[in-house]
Amino acid sequence: MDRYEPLKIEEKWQKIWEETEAFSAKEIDGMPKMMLAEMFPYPSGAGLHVGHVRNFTIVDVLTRFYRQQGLNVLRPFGYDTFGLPAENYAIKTGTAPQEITKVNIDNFRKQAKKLGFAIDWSREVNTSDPEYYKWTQWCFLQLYKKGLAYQKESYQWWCPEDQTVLANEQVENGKCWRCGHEVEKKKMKQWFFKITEYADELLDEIDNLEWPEKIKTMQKNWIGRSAGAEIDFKADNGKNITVFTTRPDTIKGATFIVLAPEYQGLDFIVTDDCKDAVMKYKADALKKSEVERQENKEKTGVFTGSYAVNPATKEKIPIWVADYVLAGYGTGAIMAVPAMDDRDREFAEKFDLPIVETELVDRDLYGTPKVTYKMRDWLISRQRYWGCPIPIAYDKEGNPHPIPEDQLPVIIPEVEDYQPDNSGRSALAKAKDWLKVTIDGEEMTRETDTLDGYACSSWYLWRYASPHDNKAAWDSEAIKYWEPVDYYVGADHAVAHLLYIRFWCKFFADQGYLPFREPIKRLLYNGYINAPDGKKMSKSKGNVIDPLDVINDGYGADTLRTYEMFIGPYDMDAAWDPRSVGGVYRFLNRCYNLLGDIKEVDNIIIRNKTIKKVTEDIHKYNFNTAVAALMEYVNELYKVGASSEDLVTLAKLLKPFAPHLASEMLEKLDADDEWPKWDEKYLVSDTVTVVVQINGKLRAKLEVSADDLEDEKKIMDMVLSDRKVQKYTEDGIKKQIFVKKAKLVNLVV
RNA sequence: GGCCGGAUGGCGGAAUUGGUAUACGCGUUCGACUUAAAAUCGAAUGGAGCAAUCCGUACGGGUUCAAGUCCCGUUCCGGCUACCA
Repeated sequence: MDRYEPLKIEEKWQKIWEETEAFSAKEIDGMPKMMLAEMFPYPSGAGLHVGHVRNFTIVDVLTRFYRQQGLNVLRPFGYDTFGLPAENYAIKTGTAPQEITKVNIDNFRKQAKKLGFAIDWSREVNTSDPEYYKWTQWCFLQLYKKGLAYQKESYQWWCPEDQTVLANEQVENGKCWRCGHEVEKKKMKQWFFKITEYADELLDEIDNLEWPEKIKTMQKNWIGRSAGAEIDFKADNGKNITVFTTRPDTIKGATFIVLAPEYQGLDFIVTDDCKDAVMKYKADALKKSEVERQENKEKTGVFTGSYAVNPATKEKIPIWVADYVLAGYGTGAIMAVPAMDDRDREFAEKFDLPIVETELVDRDLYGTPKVTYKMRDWLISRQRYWGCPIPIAYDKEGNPHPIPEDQLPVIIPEVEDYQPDNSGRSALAKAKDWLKVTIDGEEMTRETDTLDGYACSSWYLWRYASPHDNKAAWDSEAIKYWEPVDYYVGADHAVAHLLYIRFWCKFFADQGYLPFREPIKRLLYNGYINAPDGKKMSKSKGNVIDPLDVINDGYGADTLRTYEMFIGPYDMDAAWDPRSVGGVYRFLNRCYNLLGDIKEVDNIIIRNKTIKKVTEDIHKYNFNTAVAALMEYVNELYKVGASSEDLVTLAKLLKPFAPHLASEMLEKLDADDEWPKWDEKYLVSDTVTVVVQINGKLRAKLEVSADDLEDEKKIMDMVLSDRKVQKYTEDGIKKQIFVKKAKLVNLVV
């Protein structure tokens, strides 16, 4: 018998899978389908890391598991290629992003193939391929036609380092998510998607999804729906101030009003006496960076000099301005109820404003019911070169016009210099010829903003259904067969991407393009893999484990895959342990070596037990304990010997984790890979162990026949006549408990 | 500050959902094979104790015949969120 040589075996099977196009999927009428995908990667120059491997292997285990069960399985793959790293690289080196992207994709593909993933390679999708982004632009135009893509002048987060606008979720602690530079507010005309139109549906349908509760909660909080009321307060000068509150029932305790510094109409409220102070406060507030606002929570504010009437108490209450009230939420004005609200109380105490205990009134008495959301519309324009061009052009008056669909794609022009200028325009503005476009005989100028990368990834799962379709973004028949996606696996984008794709799904369903309203049935959110020291892997710390090194060191892809499934619960972070990798390698080695010594033995009980355990564990995504069960099985086979049926079963169960080794074993055993079934009748053994506890502590174990378990009296007789048990029960027994299900007797003495 | 997770041997982690705590792997120790080492195979391995036994799932209480699991309180660690009225 030859020895286990993973690299040799893996090369052999990868070649076979490639040549036979083993994983290409086709729609087959009447055959149950299963579609799985990972969140497609950004192909960085560094290649695959161990986190990708964990993510992709989870998908692969499920893919192969369901294939072996006879389902028609689609497992595609793609690349999320627009983005800043490629553009920054271009700025630095002058290399076109198109070129470096191609190099990186080729590298990623090569590496993914070395891992033996059951991918349908004919369905690769790449967001920066004009054949792809043509349809991203088409999607934009559909949203534009329905008024859900619109322009608005507003203050936006601006990163002075990357020279681009950022979306709310791309600002972390007041800093740019990519370069860490402090962001500032800049007033610009920007494109938005009207995601708020779907706020209610996005929220209400969350509970129907088989997604981790954590993610569902985060999305709910992000949408942030609160039901309350708008209430009008009449000011001295006759002006109305409408406040939003979730507690209209506490209105009798409202002892002052607070306006946001940016409140529209503030000028009309402020008295002449207070004008200077208020204007100075407002100017200071606008200057304050977000970091300062977050770090300093000490309440500040100024009195406007005006009063308004509380409609419930008819009392005159002062109107203040303070930056703890946000202009962008509700009406930018609140009624302060310091007796009920901690922030209002803090403010009242600091500025010596009255705090009045309040009795509650009927919620609808003084206001009109109103629902507000924390979620804002999705800012999608980016002043970057390496993104999908927004298919819009402007006429001489500056009015936007959609590029006609038959002129798509709007291709990214080649430029000499990728550096954006500080006018807030991308390097696209430098492509003078490209800028000119004729629509309906009229000369126009193209939009130079590109789309947020999240727009490109908001529909790629549908492209997988018909990736080469040149008549439509997706084929309606293909998508009806394959989608929605059954399993989507990732470790990031809890809110952004996973909310945007739901939004687009609902929109395109409304336009009749999709036959479902939720794109992802089940979501698995896997944990990160950290360095052996428990810290995040990073190049600068020099603690990065390269998965390709693990393979090439001689362990092979099967060990790497199986180890990453064995490392711990898939949804928890885990630390890499190089020695445990060796343990998994030993296990696979032991599997292979069993082939050399096939015996005439009957292990039907443990075999059935293992089939059941592995099958159920995979259904529950307990991949780590599934591998442990296989290890136990192998340990047992080493003790008692393995029949060829044992080895066939072992190889079939092992295949989702270690497909090359399992394929090799099955070939040598001349067997197919059909997923084995267990029979419950082999799981009930003739004898069972009855545990005897005295006062809840384990004191004895009795072997009894399984039939006796039905006869409580017989069991108790056996227990009570046991010599060891009698030692504890000399002073009599107060209570006897027999638990058949647990095969357990507890005696209270 | 708010919400959500965690805390189990020397280490990573199991535990049928209230019923034999520590499966599986790593590490360690011993043995077999070998001239030797590696590899491989086998055995042992929570702590204390000669023992019978006692103590053990972050800490303090509670419920129960029985608690890692349920309840109350505390500490520490991680994630998200951050003045959202």
